[in-house]
Amino acid sequence: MTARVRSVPGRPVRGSTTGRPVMAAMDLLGRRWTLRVLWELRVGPVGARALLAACDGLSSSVLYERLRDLTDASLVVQIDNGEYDLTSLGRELGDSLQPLDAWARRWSKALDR
Amino acid sequence: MTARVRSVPGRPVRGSTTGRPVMAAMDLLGRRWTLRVLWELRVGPVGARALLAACDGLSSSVLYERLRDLTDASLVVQIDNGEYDLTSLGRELGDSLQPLDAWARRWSKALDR
DNA sequence: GGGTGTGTTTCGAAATTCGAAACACACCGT
DNA sequence: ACGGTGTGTTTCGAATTTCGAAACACACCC
Repeated sequence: MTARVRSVPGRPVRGSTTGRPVMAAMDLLGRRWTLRVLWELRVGPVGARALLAACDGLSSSVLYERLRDLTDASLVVQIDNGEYDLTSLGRELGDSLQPLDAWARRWSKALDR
Repeated sequence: MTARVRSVPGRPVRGSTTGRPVMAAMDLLGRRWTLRVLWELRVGPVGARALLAACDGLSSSVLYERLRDLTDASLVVQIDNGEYDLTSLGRELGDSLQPLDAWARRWSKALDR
């Protein structure tokens, strides 16, 4: 087993010894499925099994690793009924990722289909 | 060797059989260092070795894989002198990633350090 | 030629991710 | 009490991705 690396700003992060906040963010979001899980949570609290169903190809082992990552980063919390929900910080991140959707549409159109 | 998976909208993508543009984007950006390389390219054309220097911990093999990914996606081009540059599409993506920087600062502050 | 500066590829080792199975614990109807 | 079903969760070997260092290829210049 390998020690899990916490991605939080302020301390050295994979790929940046400076710990610049945006570097920590990119380290976190650059792990597979992180972006997608965040995206799926924007609609409101979602259960783990529902997340698995929504993300075709995501394995449970990785999902729980990501949920831990995001929880460590204070972006996600598990609520009383067991479902996962964004914190206000996590919701802000989701919002700042919003432009990505519009861009992706332009991208798709530009690639001509 | 394994066939490289192109991440472009319109055709099925890892994690989404629908090929929704934003899913393709998240598949692409969810690969390690993709986000970071894009980020470093925002300042203007950068050479491969400079990218390696800027991204501490990035290995050349992965860098060139990412540059191919981004080139396939029409987000990056290699210019005459060998350096890499964002296409207009890539620049738009960089712009839509802009809010991430501001968010990361708030995140850092909220985590109190 | 011999240096130095590029971009680039190779390949074995290490780390991450997959995938399926199983575990634990509720709840519900009989 | 007993299944059955629905959760969240862990385990672990296999497959894939990433690392890391070395080398290659090709310029340019002294």
